[in-house]
Amino acid sequence: MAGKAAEPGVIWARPERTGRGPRPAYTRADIAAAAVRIADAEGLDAVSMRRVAGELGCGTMSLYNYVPRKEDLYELMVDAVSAEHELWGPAGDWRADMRRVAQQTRALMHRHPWLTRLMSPVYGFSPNALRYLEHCLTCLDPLQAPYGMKMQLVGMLNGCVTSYVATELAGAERTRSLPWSQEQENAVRIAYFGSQVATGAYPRLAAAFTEDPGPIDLEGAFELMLNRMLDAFEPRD
Amino acid sequence: MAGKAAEPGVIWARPERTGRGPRPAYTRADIAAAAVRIADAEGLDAVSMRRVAGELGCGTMSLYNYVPRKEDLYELMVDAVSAEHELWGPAGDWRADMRRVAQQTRALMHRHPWLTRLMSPVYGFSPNALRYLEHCLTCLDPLQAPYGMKMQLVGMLNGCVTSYVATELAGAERTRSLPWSQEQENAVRIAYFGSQVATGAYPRLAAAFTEDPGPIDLEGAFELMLNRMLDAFEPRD
DNA sequence: CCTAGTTACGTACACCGTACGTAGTGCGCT
DNA sequence: AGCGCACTACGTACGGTGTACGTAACTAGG
Repeated sequence: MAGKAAEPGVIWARPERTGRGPRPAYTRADIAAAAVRIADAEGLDAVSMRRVAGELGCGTMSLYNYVPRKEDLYELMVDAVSAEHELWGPAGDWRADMRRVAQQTRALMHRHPWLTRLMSPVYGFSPNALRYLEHCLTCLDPLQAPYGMKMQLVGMLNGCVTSYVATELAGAERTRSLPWSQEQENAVRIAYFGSQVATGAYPRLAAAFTEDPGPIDLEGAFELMLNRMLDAFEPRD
Repeated sequence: MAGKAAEPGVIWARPERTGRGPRPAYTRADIAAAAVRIADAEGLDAVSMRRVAGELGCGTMSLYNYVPRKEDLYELMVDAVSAEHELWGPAGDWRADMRRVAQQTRALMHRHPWLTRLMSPVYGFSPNALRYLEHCLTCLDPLQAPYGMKMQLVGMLNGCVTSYVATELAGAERTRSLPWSQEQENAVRIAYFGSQVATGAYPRLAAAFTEDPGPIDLEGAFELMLNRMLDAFEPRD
């Protein structure tokens, strides 16, 4: 008799170890690390229960003792990499601090390209997510504003960074499971785009396409977007 | 002999009908509509090749004559609902026009809650996406700025709207495939959140949680965020 | 007319998440 | 001390997925 009926529950609310029974062979950290290792090396789609169990060296179904649903495995992964966030003692310049936070988030997502796909608002309650949130609010202490607005700032910042990095990575993570290269895919897409623009139906798009882009500077563009966004929260008189 | 080797290709670049052979029984629009119908009614996870084929009334593998990979089916779906974007003749107030664009995007995503999950930068080249982009650029004609910046504005706007709506919908789409209700799930998560905050480790989070939120006005909050964002692109002197 | 390229679709394969049953293990309670 | 229960471990099995491939019917171009 084992069949525990499926029930709603956050994985963080279950204790990792209860008194009874043999001691678990793996910790949650072990499992998360294994899953992250696979996702980093072979892409998110390579992360399956069987694969993770294999990486750990245990039977597939044993994993379910630790992780009730695959969804929870994802949650573990997001929390695990969230621990990479550096939490410093803010110096008093909230704009500079938030810029640094955003830069780190971006770097994190570059290190773990699958993160943008898993970034869901529902995962916002994991231990490391809470720590991260508290840190952001600490950075925002000098900003004279209600917490509601600060939360909005953090949410908007995260949203924008996520979507920005998702655009940056675009096919990179996507084409990992495909049999052809990202360059090939891009070439085909751009060719189609060019053919459409050439019809003359999209004059402004055409102009945008042929406009001299100036020196391409991804870092600079990101910094610029950040500044714009933070400007929006500067208290007005 | 049928096995066409997998090759990179945008679905929009393939002609819908070539001269030879029997005339196809369905149009791309038919297929997209069927998939959208299923996703709207039963959630994105219910959209499988078999299910769509069933909805159309044809064999599963026949679908692959129209749609080389499932990924392309997704692309069809996004393009199909993108057609719902109303494209009006801009009156000359770019801020007002962009606000309207954003409002419509939000409404669209509420009508099709699966959209936030499929919103990928790679789908930005579909016919209706191009039309939409051109429309945005037209709205931005009065804004004195290089196209590069305008593209950035549109991208940032879309990113923010997407992440905002994703937060709004949070569990709604997610819990469709789960055996318990969203309320149950939320209750459990909030309970855990409360227990963590009660430890005292997150003083600012605690304060934010207990702060009087004032009258809750989702529409207003969205409008506010929009204005903040547009402010950021107002030309400075 | 012929034939090459297309549509249609059944079968089959590898893989997925996971329900369930069974066996072994060690803590907590009586 | 020892019973019993909660836990770990894991094999098997089921219903689902995307899709490769083979075959038969069909139709427009040469």
